[in-house]
Amino acid sequence: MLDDRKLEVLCAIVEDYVRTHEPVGSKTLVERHHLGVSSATVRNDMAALEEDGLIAQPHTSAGRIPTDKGYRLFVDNLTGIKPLTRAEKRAIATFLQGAVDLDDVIHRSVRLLAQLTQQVAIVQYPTLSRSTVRHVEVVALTPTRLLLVLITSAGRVEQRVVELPTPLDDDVISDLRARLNVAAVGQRLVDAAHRVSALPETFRPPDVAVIAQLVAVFTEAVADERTDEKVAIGGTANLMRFGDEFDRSIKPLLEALEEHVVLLKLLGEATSPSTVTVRIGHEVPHEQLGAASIVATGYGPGDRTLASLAVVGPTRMDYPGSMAAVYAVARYVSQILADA
Amino acid sequence: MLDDRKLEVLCAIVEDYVRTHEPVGSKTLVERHHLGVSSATVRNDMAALEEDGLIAQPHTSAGRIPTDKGYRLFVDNLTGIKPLTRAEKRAIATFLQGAVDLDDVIHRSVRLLAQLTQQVAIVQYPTLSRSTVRHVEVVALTPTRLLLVLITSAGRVEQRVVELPTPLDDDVISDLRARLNVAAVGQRLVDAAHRVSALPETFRPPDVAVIAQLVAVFTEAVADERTDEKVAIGGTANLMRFGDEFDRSIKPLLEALEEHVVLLKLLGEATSPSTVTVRIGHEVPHEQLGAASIVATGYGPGDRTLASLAVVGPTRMDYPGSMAAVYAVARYVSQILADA
DNA sequence: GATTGGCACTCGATGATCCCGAGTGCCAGA
DNA sequence: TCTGGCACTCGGGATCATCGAGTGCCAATC
Repeated sequence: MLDDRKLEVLCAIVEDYVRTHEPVGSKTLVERHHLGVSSATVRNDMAALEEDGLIAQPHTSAGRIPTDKGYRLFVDNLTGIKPLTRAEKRAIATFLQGAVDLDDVIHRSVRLLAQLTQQVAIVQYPTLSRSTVRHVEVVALTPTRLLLVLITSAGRVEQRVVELPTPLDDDVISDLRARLNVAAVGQRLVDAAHRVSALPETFRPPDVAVIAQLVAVFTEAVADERTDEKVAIGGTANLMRFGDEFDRSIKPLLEALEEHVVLLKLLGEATSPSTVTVRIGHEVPHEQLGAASIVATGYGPGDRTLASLAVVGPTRMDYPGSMAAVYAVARYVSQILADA
Repeated sequence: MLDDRKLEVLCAIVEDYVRTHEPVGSKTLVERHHLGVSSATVRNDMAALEEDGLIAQPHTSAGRIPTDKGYRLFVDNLTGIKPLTRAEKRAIATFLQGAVDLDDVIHRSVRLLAQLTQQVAIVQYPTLSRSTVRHVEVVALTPTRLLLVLITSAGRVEQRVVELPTPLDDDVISDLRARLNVAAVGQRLVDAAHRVSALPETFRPPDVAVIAQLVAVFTEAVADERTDEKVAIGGTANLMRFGDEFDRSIKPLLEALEEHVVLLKLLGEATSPSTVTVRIGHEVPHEQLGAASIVATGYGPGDRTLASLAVVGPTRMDYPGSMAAVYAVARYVSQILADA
């Protein structure tokens, strides 16, 4: 059923349509791509491809455009990830080099990815739940007010202000700080929360209640889903390029982009490192993004996956290019995290 | 020259045009607003207003639209800031209530402001240069690798990893930490940097060079403009509502929004708290934002101004509403910062 | 059997034309 | 100073004809 040549025709259609964004007809197709056959043959193939639901025509007597299913086949047929040019690699390296901060790394990555792909980029912060504790700090702001600071291995910093019913002595605080660190440092956050929750009992009676409260804040912060996952978005300006035509599908998309919660679900599933996940059109598990595709992958130091990053765009996007960019940026970010 | 009624006509034109977004003619004007005069009279007034450059007609035989100068006069003639409804106030309060973090406060504020005004919102993080040091922390990641954490009074956290040529003893680090805090806590950041730079000399010779390097990182981080100023943006989805018509002016605007540097200049000037600054069209000091207006104000605990927040939109925006929202959100954020 | 050239047909896009009506300026009269 | 009336303008929408890229199908050919 699916000839080698039919596949070739499909790919040609996808490429042309992605580039020109106009339905592509049999004649222009044989002109641009040197398939060694005539337009009539291509027409026959097109009819077959349409039969299989891989392409469609918006109106009778117009050219064909790929369907979601067509894009899917096209993507599945890509052999590996297209390597970036040397210039692109250098661009990535220099762009990410000066990063000074985890925040800085994330934001630079987002902008870089947006610029490389000319689409909307999303980078998730390293999830707390998959990180380990690097350091815990307790700072007395006032006698009854403590600042609890948690630094993860990936460099994320979480802080909470805790109001105490009664003041704590400075040496109790020092003691607490030391024990918190002993209990938590190096542990995954869930384990740390568990071990920390046993701490209050080891203090003298009058302080137990106060410290229990403080510890509760700690475990709560760790367990909270909303703080667990956090994303940065960039390149929304690139959505403008599809102005008129995507008018109705672009607005909900942008709105969805601001509803970070939605994104996290999308990213949450694409977590394998060194594998790039592509979701096309209706495959995206969100009804409002029907005309959008997502190219995502995981990143993290070594082979562990801490979080995901992705590119979102219209179904008619440059899949090979986006996949290459996503993959490359993920690798660089992973390396930076491994170094830091 | 500028009759009371002419002013009234101008305001009516502005209001109508902002609402309908269509050039408004004399007839429809007298229908909607019950000015006690006929359309012919309004026509005469309109001619005068056009003479003064306050309104213009896009084409002959079309209605009038306000010019930048017209909007300016309209805004200058507003008496005070329109108070928000009780429901809006409650919405603000509940929206910002659960904030747990400075980051959280900023992001919630941006989204809130965007939602209230249906425009693009920008909130600047409390500038480092105007903050004081709350706490300095030094964490040894490895023997030759320190993490320097700086927490400001407003809750901003800056961190830097420092590579050391030679390791430092734990007690030297403790000593350093203590002295850093003594020298810096409570100081404005510039002063802190100054005082901290005198520290290395007080250590024993072998450590002086190492500590000098560490201190250099500290002062550098404080002095760096890029880390000094930081902004969050939200509501870009709202730009879509002006799709076709603002097509050419909307794209550069969105791009400018991602070039944070530009924004900081815009915000940098609107720093008086309790005063709302409005920049209309060409008044905006950036050539690419010719068709945009900015409504900005400062915020900060008490009467000190730590940073700015603003709303950006097309010149034909709801100035009274935006001003009210900006003002209200700034007040709430200020209060939260004062509490924290 | 696959491929090709030819042909009639479809239908969206483009351009020309016309018409309408909201809006204007101006002027004479109240 | 305001108002009613009137002639004039001109952009937007509707209508219609044309054009051409594209299709499906069929008979002829390799």
